[in-house]
Amino acid sequence: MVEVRTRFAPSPTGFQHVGGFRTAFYAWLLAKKHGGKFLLRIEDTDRERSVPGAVRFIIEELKWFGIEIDEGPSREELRALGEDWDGAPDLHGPYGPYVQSLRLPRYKEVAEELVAKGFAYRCDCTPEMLERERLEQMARKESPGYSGYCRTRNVSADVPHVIRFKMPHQRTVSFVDAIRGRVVWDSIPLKDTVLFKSDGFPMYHLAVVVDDHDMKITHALRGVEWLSSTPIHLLLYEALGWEPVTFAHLPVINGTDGKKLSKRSGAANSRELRDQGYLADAIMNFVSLIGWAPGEGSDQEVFTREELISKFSLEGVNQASGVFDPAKLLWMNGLYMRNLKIEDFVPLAWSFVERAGISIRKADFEILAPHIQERVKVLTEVPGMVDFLQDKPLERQMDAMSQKGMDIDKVKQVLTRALERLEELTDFSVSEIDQALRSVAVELGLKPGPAFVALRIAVTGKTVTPPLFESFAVLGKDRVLSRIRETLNLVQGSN
RNA sequence: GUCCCUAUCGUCUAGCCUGGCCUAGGACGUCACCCUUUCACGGUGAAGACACGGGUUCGAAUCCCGUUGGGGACACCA
Repeated sequence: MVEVRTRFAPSPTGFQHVGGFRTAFYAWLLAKKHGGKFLLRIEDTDRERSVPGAVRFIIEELKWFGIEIDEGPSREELRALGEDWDGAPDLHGPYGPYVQSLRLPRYKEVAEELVAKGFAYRCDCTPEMLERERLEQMARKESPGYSGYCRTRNVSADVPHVIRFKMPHQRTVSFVDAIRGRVVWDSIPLKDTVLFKSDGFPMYHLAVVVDDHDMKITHALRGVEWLSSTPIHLLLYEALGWEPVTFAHLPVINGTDGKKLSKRSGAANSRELRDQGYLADAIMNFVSLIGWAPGEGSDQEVFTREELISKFSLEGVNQASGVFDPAKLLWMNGLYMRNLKIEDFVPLAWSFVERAGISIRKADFEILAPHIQERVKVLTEVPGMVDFLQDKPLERQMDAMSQKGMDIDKVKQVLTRALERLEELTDFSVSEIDQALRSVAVELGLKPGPAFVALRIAVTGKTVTPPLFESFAVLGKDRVLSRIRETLNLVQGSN
């Protein structure tokens, strides 16, 4: 059995969105399932489009998702890229470098080999000539592409030139995609595409084939947008006499609008999701489900990491594109949030409280934490649940004070009676508060619900809060009483 | 223009390969009710889909052909 080796090979041209990371998840899942290796390779063959920080972003996000990279760029390679930071990993592997811009000689070597064997040729056509040719073809409604002008011109290696692949004019090419089955191109006219640029960098087509072969990749997972250029890769493998990898072309993930994922679609990238209070495991679980399902009649959709690894398969990957539905992610995040151990939830939630600039005592927060945990779906909702603990003047939702059969008089009665009862308490505990407040409702012939609304607003300012008695207990007798008095004055004044 | 991929509830999907168990199952969302100190959780229920047209067959969501819709590729981008 050959070891399964997969790779995530992003080009550092910007910040990956969750769709990009799904490709990484699947590749990682596949490798882990078979006890193989997952590698990270940086495809930076387009110098113009490389953006600083993109590599760091990718590595840090993979780490956040808990995806360990078995082979990848070393610290030194990262430094050569201008990507070095505290805590940068120092990855290694037997087939490095894992950064394409550091592998230039190898691509050159292969390109020259192709020329020597007659599979490729040098071309010194200028961009202007190419552009004119393309325009003419478009005008004649022909499919655009290089005519092959330099095929027989024996362009010298001394002048600036590119190296083009001499594609067969008529060929039937086919392969078996791990997700889509057999795909056939029947006698299509293929154009002589550039393999090696005049700036000394390879084109993607050359680089992937060479690297996947050199790094002994067994399965290449990539987006469907690559499906159309697979014949080029297949032909390259053939010319080089190499065994092609198994290709798996993944369906795309669209936004709710059906268009490509973007900031607008509410999906954005994992970093933003993290800032919005989403959990890595929830995102990973959710995103994995766009385009994959366990099949075999299984309804399961909440998976531990281990289950994901054992149940994942390329056969279970869908062929049709999917939509990223933020509403379902929100639900799933809430689920993961509630499943968190309280000791894991507290520090996470507390960091969001601090970030929101809410200054309260951590001990108070911890008391309420279990109640908060079960009612928030994202971490960003946490601050709003505890900000009433601050010693700041409350902005009360007075208009919501009297609802469901309550009127201003009832409100006053509730507040007055509650004040009396609460004052009597020597032990300001949850159970005591509970008793006291319930008796108030009973005495006034009110249902607890509407009656407590008034108290809730009086003391916390809002209609939605953690449970009342717990909140009161944490706040302490003094603050609760004074807030009720304050409200009473307000109500009195409005009369 | 040429080629390739694709098509089940609003969304993610099961079922399709190996036709009958499908009056098409689950989940999110929506709505209603229940639980309930608000909210959330939880529970119960409802509405909601095989793109269309032909064929093959006793029988098709499932197989075949076509149409339409959606996506992608055809660069010295990836």
